[in-house]
Amino acid sequence: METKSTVREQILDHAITLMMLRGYNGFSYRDLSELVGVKTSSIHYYFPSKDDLVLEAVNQYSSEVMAGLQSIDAALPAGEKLATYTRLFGKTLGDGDQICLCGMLAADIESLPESVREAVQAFFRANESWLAAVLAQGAKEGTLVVKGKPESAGRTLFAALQGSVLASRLFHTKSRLEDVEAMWRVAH
Amino acid sequence: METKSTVREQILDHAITLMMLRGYNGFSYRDLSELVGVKTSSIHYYFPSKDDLVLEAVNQYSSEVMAGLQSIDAALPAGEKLATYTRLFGKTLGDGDQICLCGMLAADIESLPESVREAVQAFFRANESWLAAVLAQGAKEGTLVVKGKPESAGRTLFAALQGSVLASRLFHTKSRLEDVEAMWRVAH
DNA sequence: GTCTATATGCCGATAGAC
DNA sequence: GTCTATCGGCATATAGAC
Repeated sequence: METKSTVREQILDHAITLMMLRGYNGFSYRDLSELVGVKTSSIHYYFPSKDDLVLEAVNQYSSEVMAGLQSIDAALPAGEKLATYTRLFGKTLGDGDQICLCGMLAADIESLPESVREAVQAFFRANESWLAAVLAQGAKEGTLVVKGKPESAGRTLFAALQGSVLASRLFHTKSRLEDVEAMWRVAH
Repeated sequence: METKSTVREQILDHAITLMMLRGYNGFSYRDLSELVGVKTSSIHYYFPSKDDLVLEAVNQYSSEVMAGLQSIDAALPAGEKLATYTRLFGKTLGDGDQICLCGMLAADIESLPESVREAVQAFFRANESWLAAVLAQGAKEGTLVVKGKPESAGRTLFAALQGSVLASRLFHTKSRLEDVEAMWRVAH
């Protein structure tokens, strides 16, 4: 029983990919039209305005990432959780030319409506607090370094990861994510 | 003796400000035209193509930042150097709606020519190695925390600062930069 | 140097046939 | 649902007068 994706799903998936590549102002309904194989007017049928499309893209992307986080075994040591998270984060790079959708939209935020800002903020908060919990666990285990409150540390770690994918793409390298992870690890 | 800026300088300054707000694909010659008070064709006289304009904008921005770095007294303790750097970085936020030009262009990099990528890379490298030197000094003094090589630590710190201005703007707050700085500081 | 005028093309969006 | 056709607007860029 093959489950082929609907036109609507294809539009959303390609919109996410294109925005991770070029950002909100760097893709068009025409781009999507050519990728999906329908006319631009058909895209307007599913997503009346570009803002509607972006908002749904963020929501789908967030759901996928949240599902990825929940799939990480809660019984794991903190160090392995962080390693898994870093690896997942590195996968957003794709062929090396993409960054996190919400990191990209944070850069484009001044061109976007308030509804999108709130959705992107929610994504940031969810990741930051997930990382804060992992850091708190690691501090208790003595495996991760946490200076100050775990909440501050979680925000800093997430920022470092966002900045690192940006730099990884800029320099066509992959190694910068691991540098970040190592920084929060207790020296052997 | 007042030194009024030339049209060319005004164009470049407004281009930098606009890009720090909305990015490469989010501003136009028309925007500049209205801000400076000349027609778009006059802007093309100074900067034949938009890519020319962006490249010169990056170069001017880099020069300004480099001058800011050189103005930091080399005799200062590492902790104070880092504090000054963080404060300078926070000033890029402007009225709270701007991010670092080169962080923004790193997000837009897949829409830009190779010449701009190289200029943005040079900016990243200069900042990363400046921070690496400060961290090395701080490690010697016992005032800053450095795990692993100073080069890796410098890259991670710079990434964290880039990610933090992004988040600061997203959440309309200013406090995230100091969280980052505190993370590299040796606990009292 | 700055202007008017224009070229050419893409943009998001809508109306209405099928 | 998908199409054709089209709208009004804005994009970068250029030609040529002054």
